[in-house]
Amino acid sequence: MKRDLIKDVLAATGRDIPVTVAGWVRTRRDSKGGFSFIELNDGSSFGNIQVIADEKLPNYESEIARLFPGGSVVVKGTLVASQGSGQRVEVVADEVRVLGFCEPNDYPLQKQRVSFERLREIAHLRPRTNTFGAVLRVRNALAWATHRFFQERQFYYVHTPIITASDCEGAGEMFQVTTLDLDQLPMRDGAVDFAEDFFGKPAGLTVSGQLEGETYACALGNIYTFGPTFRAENSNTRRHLAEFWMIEPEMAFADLQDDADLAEDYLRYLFTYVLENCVEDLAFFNQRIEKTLLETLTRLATSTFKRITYTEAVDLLKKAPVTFEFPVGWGTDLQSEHERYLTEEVFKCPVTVINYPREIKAFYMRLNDDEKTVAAMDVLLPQVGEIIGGSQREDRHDLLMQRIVDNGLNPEDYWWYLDLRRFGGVPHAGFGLGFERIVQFCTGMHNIRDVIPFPRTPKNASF
RNA sequence: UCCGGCGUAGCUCAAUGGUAGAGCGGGUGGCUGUUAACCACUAGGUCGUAGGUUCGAGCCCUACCGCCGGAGCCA
Repeated sequence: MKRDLIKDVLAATGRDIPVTVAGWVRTRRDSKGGFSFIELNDGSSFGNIQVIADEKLPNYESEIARLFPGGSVVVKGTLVASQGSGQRVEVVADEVRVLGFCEPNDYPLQKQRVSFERLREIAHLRPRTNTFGAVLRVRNALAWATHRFFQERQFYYVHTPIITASDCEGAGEMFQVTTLDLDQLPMRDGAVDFAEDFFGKPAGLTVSGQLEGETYACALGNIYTFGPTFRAENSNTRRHLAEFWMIEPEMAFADLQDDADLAEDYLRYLFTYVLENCVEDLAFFNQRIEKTLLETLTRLATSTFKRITYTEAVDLLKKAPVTFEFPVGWGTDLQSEHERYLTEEVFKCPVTVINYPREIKAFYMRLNDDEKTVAAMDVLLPQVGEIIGGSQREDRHDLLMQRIVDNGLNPEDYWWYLDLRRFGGVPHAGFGLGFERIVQFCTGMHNIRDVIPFPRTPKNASF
């Protein structure tokens, strides 16, 4: 069907021109002047087009008067300057063809406030609301901006595997993937015989593409992944999903400072991009969801993020004139309340914390010269918390081997990962960014379940 | 998984242990270039589930289910 996007119609400068728009009715108001106002939305923009449907239209009584929120129509008409005050233009209909009626008694989205909790139960209809339409458009813009950012900098997009049978990812609980009959498991010596399974050994859904990403960075220079990630943690918070999307760049010939620079450049790029390309949607979020959103994004788009070492962070927290629920001490991980204090109270901006104690970080992070800390970094955002976790990777074969052993891991499981250090190893670094968390931050949406179309969380995989 | 809160009309929420209510949405009528429209009338309920206490439970107790917030784990 040839149609005009409502976004383009609303922005059109011409008048008295023929247009065809198609979409879903948001609301209908009747005038006793002998016509109805129909507000139509097709998802192309936040705003609706107002359609004037005269009672002289042949299907006015039989169909147009029966249009309620949710009904779908195609309207052929003329774009004119609006006589009313709420909108610049409107469409005077020559024809309103109803594609699908929508019974108001059954349709859950009426002209009323519906809670986000309720909308999660009707996730197939919630994209028709103002909020979720805006979320999707911002999410789309952030995805597009991500590819643009890395492509402009000559990073290659690498597709790392979703299913992985390597036992060595180590980040969080894995979902198991199997074709075995769970009611009749093949047993051998008292244990499940995975030789019978599809891959001949236990397999799971990826919890990170990093290790595979490193192999491509150590051949092609700079790469990034952008794909689904799965964590079978029983996490019930507003910042966790069991299935989420993660962006993981990896740079060869790079150290931790390069890594932190990239992370900050990337975040600023995203903020700038949505500010320039999602004006209407962000204005809505700023008005209805988070009053400081535009001010915050605008400030951060050009700001330098605070960068401090873990040791400095601990000193700051020890001197803090507030009492924390959890004690602060060098050698323990920073608690949420500590991170929030740093970003929201001390610096009031994103904070990159670097050089954590080796004991609390992953085995693959590069040991610093002090031999007490590793070249790790976390980027913390106000409200959202940890959005990026990254590091310079341990590129010295013997030290990596030692770290693997010290962590109680089996070096044989990491033979190919160790090979990268045997054959022309180079310093390299990268990070992982939780895509939904950046969507949360850029929309001000409070719950991560409302920034992904169909959230998967413990006890919930509907739709 | 732990701590706290919540579950009542299609939706958002009220209701000292004593006859279940309002607003929005729907229907009918009125009014209007309207725009969260407005005014009047009207229909609409197994109070999350299962037990228990009580003369009597939406309200008190127990268990379970689900949702929300915080924590942990992390992105």
